[in-house]
Amino acid sequence: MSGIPWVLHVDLDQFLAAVEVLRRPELAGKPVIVGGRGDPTERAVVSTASYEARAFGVRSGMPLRIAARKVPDAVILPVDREAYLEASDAVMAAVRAQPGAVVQVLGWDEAFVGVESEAPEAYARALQAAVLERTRLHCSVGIGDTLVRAKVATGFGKPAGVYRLTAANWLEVMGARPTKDLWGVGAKVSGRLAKLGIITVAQLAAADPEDLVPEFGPRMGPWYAQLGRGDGSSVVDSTPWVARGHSRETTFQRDLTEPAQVDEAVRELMARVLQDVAKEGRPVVGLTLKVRYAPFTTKTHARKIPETSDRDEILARALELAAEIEPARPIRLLGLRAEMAMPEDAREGHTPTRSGW
DNA sequence: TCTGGGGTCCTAGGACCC
DNA sequence: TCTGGGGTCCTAGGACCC
Repeated sequence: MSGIPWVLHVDLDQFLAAVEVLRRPELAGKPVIVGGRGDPTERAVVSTASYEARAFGVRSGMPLRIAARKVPDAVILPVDREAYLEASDAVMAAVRAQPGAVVQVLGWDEAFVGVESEAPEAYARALQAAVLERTRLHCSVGIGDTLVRAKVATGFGKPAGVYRLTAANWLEVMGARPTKDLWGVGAKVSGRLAKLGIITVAQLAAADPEDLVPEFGPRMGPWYAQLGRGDGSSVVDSTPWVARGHSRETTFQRDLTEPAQVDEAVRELMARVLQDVAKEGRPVVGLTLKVRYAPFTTKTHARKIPETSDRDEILARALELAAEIEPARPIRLLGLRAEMAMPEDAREGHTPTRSGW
């Protein structure tokens, strides 16, 4: 392969809903919502809605109950992780099979692809065709000269399209848009930027990085300024991902009020977390217990622990944390996270998600 | 019957050490 | 009796992404 280095960002269209439609073709063209256990009377949220459902205002993260109210005749399906993982593996295999492709998987339904090409649009179209042929799934592709520009470009390509965003057209396309449209700027940060008089991407791009330090700190301040310009890394890293930790959490359909219920829930969560940890084969070095009290205040209890793989030892530490829970307050959610020791060769030189941007 | 579940990384502030 | 200044580690809390 020869040519100019490009970053492509591949993103499956309405992934979960599309996988469901594939195995139930009669759902094609209908408003399909995937979330929770598929029961809109339960506490759960929308994972993915088909375009037909989105037309009614349904969005990811919306309570399932609200979504069902917006689209009374929607088909609501439970999340089936195994099925999506299988589909994802097939998609990524098709992507990796593209000539000269360096692939960095970001999630079930998206990946960066580094490639040298004289004709990136043609390459992107060929990639889409290969994914479609192999999986019957449609994807959109963003083309960029940095990771950030490629990622943002994908949004303009949806559905099933290709879009290119480089230093040459970044400000023209993104300049007038609100900062929240950037990857990594959410409601909170865009609000804090607005307090500094920065509303648009163009204004953020023009900001002096040092001026953002007092508000956002020495790393994030300059980082946001760079984000506004679309600048940053263009290195796609195919190094296999090394998980920092594993966590499990559950939202209780009815709030817990008895200490014995909490104790039982912690044991159950810990068992599930330790299954994942055991697969990694690395010892645990820290624990975090997250407690959401009804209705919505969250408290976390974190503890560094002496490195160990002993299940009883880890469980005992988790129960110590659980003892810090305030009694007499109804509990809606419990989460347990185990942080694992990093393998020696991954401690340095590995590109983590954020600094890799 | 408003608010999932799995991740990552950053920052502030206190404790502690020299 | 008064109390610097730099550095590191740890905990708690936030923010964001898919």
